Amino acid sequence: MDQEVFFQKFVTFATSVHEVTYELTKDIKPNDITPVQYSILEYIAVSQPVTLSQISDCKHISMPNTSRELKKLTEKNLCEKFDVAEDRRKQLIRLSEVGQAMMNEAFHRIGGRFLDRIKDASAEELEEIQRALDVLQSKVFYGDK
Amino acid sequence: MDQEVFFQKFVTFATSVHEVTYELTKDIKPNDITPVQYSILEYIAVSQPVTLSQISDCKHISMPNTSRELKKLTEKNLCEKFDVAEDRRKQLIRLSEVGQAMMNEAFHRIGGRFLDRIKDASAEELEEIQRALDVLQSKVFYGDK
DNA sequence: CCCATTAATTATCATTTGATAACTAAATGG
DNA sequence: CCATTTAGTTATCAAATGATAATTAATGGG
Repeated sequence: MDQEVFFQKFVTFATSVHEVTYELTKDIKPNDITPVQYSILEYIAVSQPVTLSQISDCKHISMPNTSRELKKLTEKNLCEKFDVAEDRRKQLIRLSEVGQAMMNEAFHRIGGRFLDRIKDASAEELEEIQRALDVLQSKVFYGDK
Repeated sequence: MDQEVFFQKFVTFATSVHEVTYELTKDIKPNDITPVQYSILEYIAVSQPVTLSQISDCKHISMPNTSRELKKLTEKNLCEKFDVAEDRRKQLIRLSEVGQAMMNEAFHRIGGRFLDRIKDASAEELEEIQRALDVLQSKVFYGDK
């Protein structure tokens, strides 16, 4: 198949993924935190404990801005900072109990929407979907560094 | 397989897709337009001609804000508005020649990065990738309305 | 023909986000 | 030890984005 067509297919696919993740996650975020703050919390939830630098790198937010947003999140008691014994410049960040509960709730609702989305798939189809996820993850959407 | 694990796999996958599209498109946008403006241009490029309402719906930007951004893009000569004979409230929007050239260039560069990303895949693997894209597109990342 | 709806515009305001400079403190490596 | 690098903070500013209200004009259904 033509490279042009292949690329076209990829673009359509990526657009669909973005749209579906938008649908799955819309109206999930509590009103008292901003979109960027919510995305930081999602990242912490999945990768905790993390350092400020990791958040900055992974979310593509500058250190000063990451520091600022994290300070707000800490003031809202959604996450906590812990000193690292080996390197006292660093801080490890975790969700607080409240923050964890909030994100559990959020993921639970998103998970429900996701299951609803695939509810019509048979067991064989689910197998097929999983293999497809593995293929694309390893051959197209891999991270290189 | 467990639903929890399945969902977990989905989350990881969606995250990878977002990260890879970020990598493919970073530093592509010209400096004289904002991120939102660029994303609007991408949408117009792929779907033209489109109405203002379509842009508003698909990009999840309110009508007033869509109108404002589109006005700026028109002033920069990147797109053009045409009246619709059948319904004089509507306007169809297309890229201007300059805008089209800009987006062609952008897509060309992104396409190059994409091809580089899959350059090590064999012909059979490319077939496999394509089938995987089709499977996921139809069974997971479909749009419903 | 009137009323409700749709499409788009303009103006305005608040908030969020991004960018930069200047700083402290700790580690690391010759 | 001293210089450099790393980790994070604070302050400040500008720009981008989001939200709302009020308006115009055209359409479409009873």
